Amino acid sequence: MPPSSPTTSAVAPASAQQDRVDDGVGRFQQTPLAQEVAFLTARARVRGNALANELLSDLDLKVRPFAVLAMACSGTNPSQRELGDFLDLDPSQVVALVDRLEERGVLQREPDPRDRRSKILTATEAGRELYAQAAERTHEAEAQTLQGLTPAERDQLRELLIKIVY
Amino acid sequence: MPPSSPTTSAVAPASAQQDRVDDGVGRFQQTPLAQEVAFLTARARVRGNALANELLSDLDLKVRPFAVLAMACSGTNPSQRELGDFLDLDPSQVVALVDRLEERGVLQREPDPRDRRSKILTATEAGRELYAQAAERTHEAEAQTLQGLTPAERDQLRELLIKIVY
DNA sequence: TATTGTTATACTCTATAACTATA
DNA sequence: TATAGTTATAGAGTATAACAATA
Repeated sequence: MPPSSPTTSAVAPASAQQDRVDDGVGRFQQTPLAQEVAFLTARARVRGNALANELLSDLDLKVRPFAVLAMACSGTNPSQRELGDFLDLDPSQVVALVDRLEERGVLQREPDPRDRRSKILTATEAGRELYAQAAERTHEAEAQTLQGLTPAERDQLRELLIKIVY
Repeated sequence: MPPSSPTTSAVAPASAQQDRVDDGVGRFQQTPLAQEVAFLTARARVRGNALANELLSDLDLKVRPFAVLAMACSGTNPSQRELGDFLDLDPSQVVALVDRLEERGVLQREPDPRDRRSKILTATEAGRELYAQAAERTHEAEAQTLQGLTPAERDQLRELLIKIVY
């Protein structure tokens, strides 16, 4: 099956095609390291991150600010601390990320009436529009990353990852 | 099934137990972001990396130098460039990592007789001993990371990751 | 002319500690 | 006394460009 016709695709720059992954170092694939799940997830994450950043670049977004925006758009009204816990981000990193997104007008800090120390993150209308566009890109990135798997295998992978990660 | 008794365990410091992962932000698990494979692999990688680094710390190793050492011990005689390609490392990062490991006496740079520009990495006897100890730790880390999965599921996960990563 | 390894450099990401305002 | 957010700062990790030796 030729990997040339993306299915769920909305946007697909030519440069982002990763038809088959092979660095010419295939002789290393049988080493013990190359069989470790930790190594494989690290590699998947590097590849996936790079592709997603590339597809998000025309929106002036990267994966991390996208994740913050996504949480602000989720309807769960996270505080900055909750968001940091969930995304494995330092409180100071959260501040920097939220600063930039707030300046850009895509999200807001709102005081939590029940605890005035904490600030609730919510998206603006512009933020929801940006998120909609960005989510298209990340879904495209995921489709490309998982193109070697059947739909059933994709669900399997997702379920297995959810089990080890939560 | 209680997740309290590690099975394949060799070494298990009390501080490294991660019996159940829950940040108290479980209400975010139903958001779209939390279902993305890219997000899940990123999270798995952060968690796995932290645990592996912790278990390797008494050997004065971290995940990245461990990976370099593992390749030097693999019998595949990689050049620095090949190693960088395979491990997603910049040539300059490879230099820094190899420098430290060579000073430590666990690996060597040897000139490639067929191309005197490139340098082949091989482990010393001390390097192989260090690797043996370190591999115990990383296997323990993997066992803890995957403790929520059955053996069959672990193999499934590995096979799925291999498909998307190579 | 291109490539391997090296060096120097800058940039980004991440981690730490101290401060403020609230609790 | 403890916690949420902020600030400043430093450290680690990553990326870039230029160079020497070799192909």
